[in-house]
Amino acid sequence: MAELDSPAEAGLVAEWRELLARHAAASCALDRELGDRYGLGMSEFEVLERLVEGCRAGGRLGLRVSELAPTVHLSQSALSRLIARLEKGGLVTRAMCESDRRGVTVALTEAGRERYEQARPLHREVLGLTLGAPPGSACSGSSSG
Amino acid sequence: MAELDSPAEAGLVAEWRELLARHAAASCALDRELGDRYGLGMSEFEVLERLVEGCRAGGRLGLRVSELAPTVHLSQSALSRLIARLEKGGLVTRAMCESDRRGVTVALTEAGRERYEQARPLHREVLGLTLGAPPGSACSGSSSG
DNA sequence: TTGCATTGAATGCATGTGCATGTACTGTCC
DNA sequence: GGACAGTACATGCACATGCATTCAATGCAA
Repeated sequence: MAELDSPAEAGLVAEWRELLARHAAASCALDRELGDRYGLGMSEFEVLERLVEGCRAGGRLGLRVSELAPTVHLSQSALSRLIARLEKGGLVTRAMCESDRRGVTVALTEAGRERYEQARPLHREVLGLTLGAPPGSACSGSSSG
Repeated sequence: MAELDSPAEAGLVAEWRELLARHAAASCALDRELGDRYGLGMSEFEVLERLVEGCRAGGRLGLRVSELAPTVHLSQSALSRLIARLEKGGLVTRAMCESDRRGVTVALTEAGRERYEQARPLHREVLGLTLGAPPGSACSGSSSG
């Protein structure tokens, strides 16, 4: 009955718990703040951001779903539905990819770009508060508004 | 139209993305491995672990739900249902708290303690692999079995 | 004691997620 | 050309989660 962790394991567990705490604090705050003020979830903001970056970097109008998938930590189905939500909200458009008609090209709309630009300062602010702050104030508790 | 982040913001974003990647890799691997082999989710394992630690530290038989809540990053309702699942699986018992009959005391059963002890090495192993490994292999991709 | 605000936990409901599968398309081999 | 495996994305389904609410019990005040 091995009841105790080795020092290495204990350090690993400590690291993991801090990671969990930071993730919970930040993601929960982001979801709440971005959701309240801009109607965006954390992952939705991430997708908008990857679209902005991808288009800026490549000078392209849109990205393939399969290009977005590795950058956001979602299953393929969750990403598909997330994009559907964004499209329903008028923030992105989906179009059949010309070169491979199985694929879908996702492009920001003007409204999507604006929403992203509006939300970005708050996103950065929340990150600054939650990543800088000591862990402990997780999701269940109320954080600063 | 502030299109670019300051260096401080860029660092914050980079830190956040790495945290997201590590969290996704580890939590997804834990869910899969613990789920496949022991029928436990990541949070369920965490709750069992807090029960083991809490009982060992305080020499007590069980913990209050309200004591567990701050340690796992779940809402009160999610924790309530998680405990219900554990109880249904025979891993914990719920009993009315004597001193405050609003409260519920959650105690490990023998089966719960055994399941935890069985699962712990795998938990530590997965942490070692995912926290040590370079980020990039997130949930959607398949990790080592 | 009664009355009332507060707390601890459970539940109704809406939603986001992953797995498995379905559908459409591509590329290859014959 | 036709058959078939593989890829890209969407969808059915089950389930875990959070918010709001509900129910029970406590503490306090009159």
